[in-house]
This record gives sequence, C-alpha cells and structure tokens, in this order.
Amino acid sequence: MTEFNEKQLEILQAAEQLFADKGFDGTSVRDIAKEANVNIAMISYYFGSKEKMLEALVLNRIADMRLQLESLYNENIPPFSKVDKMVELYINLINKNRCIYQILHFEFSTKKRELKFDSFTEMKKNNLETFKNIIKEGQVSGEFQEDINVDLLPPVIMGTYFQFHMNKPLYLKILDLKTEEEYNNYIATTLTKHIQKTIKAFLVYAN
Amino acid sequence: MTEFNEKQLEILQAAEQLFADKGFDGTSVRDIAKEANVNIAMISYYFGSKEKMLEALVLNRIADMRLQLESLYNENIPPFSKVDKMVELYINLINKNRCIYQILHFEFSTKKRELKFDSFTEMKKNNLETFKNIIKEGQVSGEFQEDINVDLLPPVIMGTYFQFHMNKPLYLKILDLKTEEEYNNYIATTLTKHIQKTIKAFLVYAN
DNA sequence: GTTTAATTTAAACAGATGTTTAATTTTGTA
DNA sequence: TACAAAATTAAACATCTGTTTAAATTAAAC
Repeated sequence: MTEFNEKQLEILQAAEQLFADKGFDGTSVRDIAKEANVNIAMISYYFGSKEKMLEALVLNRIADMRLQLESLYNENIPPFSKVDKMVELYINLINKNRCIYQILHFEFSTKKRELKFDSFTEMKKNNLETFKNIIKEGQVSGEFQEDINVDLLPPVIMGTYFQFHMNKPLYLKILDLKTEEEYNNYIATTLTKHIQKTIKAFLVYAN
Repeated sequence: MTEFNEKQLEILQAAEQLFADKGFDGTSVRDIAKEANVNIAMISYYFGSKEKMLEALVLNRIADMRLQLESLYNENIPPFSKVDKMVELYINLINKNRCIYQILHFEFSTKKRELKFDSFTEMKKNNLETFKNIIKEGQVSGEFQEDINVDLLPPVIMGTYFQFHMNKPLYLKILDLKTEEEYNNYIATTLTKHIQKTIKAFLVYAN
C-alpha cells in the first residue's frame, strides 16, 4: 500500500463521490478531473488508468475502515451491551463509509470488472469471527440461545441499514423527515435501536 | 402501459440481463442488440432511446411483480403462520426478480437518471399496508408486542436477502455451497427460515 | 545558478457511444 | 397481383470515451 500525496487524495475523494453518485461507468475521467480541479491527464499520470484508480480507491478506503474497526471488541461488558455496542459501531462505520460501500456493492454484484476484493472479503471474515466470539460469550452465560447461525447476522444488520438507505426518498416521506440532519438522526437513533432490538430478539428467541 | 410484441420482449429480456450484469452505463446498445439478435437501430425504432427502453423495462417488470403479489394476504390462518407465509412469498418474489431489483437499486441510489419510480414506490407502500394489517391481527390476538415499528420490517427482510446475495461469493465459500442449485436451495430453506425467525422474534420481543 | 526530475498542460489519438438516415426487405391488405 | 405500411438493414453521424504525447512549467538537488 503506497501513500498518496494531497493531489492524489483530492482526486480519489472526487472520484469516490462521483462513482457513488453516478457509478463507475457513468462517470468520465473528465468529470473527475473537473471536480478535483486537475488536468485530465493527471489520472493516468498518477494512477495509470481509470480502472486502476478505482482499485487504489477501494484499497485505500478498506484500509481506512479496518483501522476504524480495530478497537471493536475488547471491553468487559455484558453480552447484551456488547451486541448493542457492536451493532452501533457497525452502523456508524457503514454510515460514515456510505460512498465506498455503494461503489463496492455495485462492483461486487456486477460482472463487469475484476477487482481484487480479497481485503474486503477478509475484513468481512474478521468481523464474522468477532461476532462469533461475542455470541459465544452470551451462550456461555446462558443468555443467548444455542442454535444461532452467526453467518447470517451481518446480512441482517447491514442489509437493514442499506435497504433503508436505498429507499431514502420513500422513508423521508413516510417518516416525515424534513432535513438531512433529521434523516441522519433517525439512523443514529431509531434505526440503530431497531436493528439492535432485532438482533437481540433473534438471539433469545426459542423456536 | 402498452403491450409489447415478441421482438420487443426479447430485447427487454436481453437488456434486463445485461443491465443487471454490467449496469446501464456499462451496457451498450450494441451489446443488447447482439444478445437479442436484432439490429442496433431496432432499439431506437421500438423504444425511442436506450433510456426510454430502461423505463419501459422497469414499468413492465414492476407491473409483473404487482400481479405476482396480488394473492398475498387473504387466507384465514394464525398470525405467526401468516408472517411466515408473507416472508416466504416476499423472498420468493425478489429472488425471482433479482435482475430488475439489481437494476432498480442502482438507479434508486444513484443520481444519474431521473426515472419514474412512482409505481415502485406505490408497490412498496402497498406492501407496507399489508404488513401493518398482518401485524395488527397478531397484536389483537395478543401474540405480538404492541410497540412495533412496521415501517422498518421490510428493510429487515429484503435487506437480509440482498446483503446475502450481494456477498454470494463469500457465502458460497463459507457455507461450502458447490452448485447454483445448492445456493438457491439454501436461500429457499435456511435463509428464508432465518428471516422468518428474525421477524417473529422481533414481534414478540419485550424491550 | 545550473541541471535534473517531477508536475502540469493543451492537443491529439483511436475507438466506442447513442442515434439517425435512407435504402431494402418483409408483411398485411384490397 | 399491386399497393401501403411495418420491419429490418448497413452505413454514417456527431459526440464522448480513456489514454497518450510532447511541450511547458515548477520543484528539488547539487
């Protein structure tokens, strides 16, 4: 992983926003150059190509997220609180990194380009391990049920968030949220609590 | 809503697959024409433009889904069974219509094009109403908790499914699913049950 | 201050893009 | 069969695409 200078970071930031807004194929290098206030040629000059720049962007942002995740789970608190905290941290993380997730989701589900997703996959596997440990603690203490399929918990958390966010226009109307602030606040409070409750309910539910 | 002839339907089908695989901007009219075995000019001839064709595709598929959803909720069965059935029907529907959902999700979350999503939004609102009715029944019978935020239930169901499907490569590995059949079977059984359990757990969970 | 390397630029490049044209073929109708 | 409408075609179109070039400018090193 190379370090980037200021200009490169500026380009990456412009690209991230544009790719998230209009997709990789829907964004031209001229769009990016304009947004970043640099000459078109700088993209090839710094990153080699548009596609390689996407790769650099993805790797850079994933590395960032990994750092943000590192402090995740070392406190000595009860299992239920730990689940709450974990969910909150998770929502916070993906909410902060909306853009790159939007990009990654598209790249992940389309067959257009072949990107190196190893670090992304590995991050997910790591998170899964953390989850398993937390659940285990709750099972040992007898608070959680025994037959829990932990593999399917992250999809519940992330999926709920993204499905909500994907239907943002609909929910703005339904929930009468008038500003961006109100929307973000709803995510940080009501939606987060909803997901926490969902997970906790699942963990104690007897079939 | 106009009816389409066979050739038009063939074009739409090819476009649906390609848009889902490579995105709208990642697919050229030449790609579509080739896949549908028609001349490039036929797309403009029949639909006016590439973008108008996308609109026609979306409207057509949403109309389809609405038909599939109509039989949803009229049986006289207990609330828990009704929830199970609803979830199963839901998963089935979006699983069958993966492609158009993939397309819609991208269009919905990007700011590139302005599509008429009214019918999509209305479908979602309708489904929400159905949900509310089902939950109400369970609350009247005393089986479900009173303070349920029904608005956030569809995101749980759909989100979980999509997050799972989005990470298909990861889950194929983790769950050791070797064929497409095994994958689809996992969705129809284990994943569906997981979501059903999640929703039911949520409905009875006391804070 | 001179030389070398790194950065930045406008212009040009070849190829792909969506759409239109005008001619041709097929189909339906009387 | 004769005619009109619809369908289909290859070619041309203007524009946009990502990338490269070669010259100009700036920064760094000696």
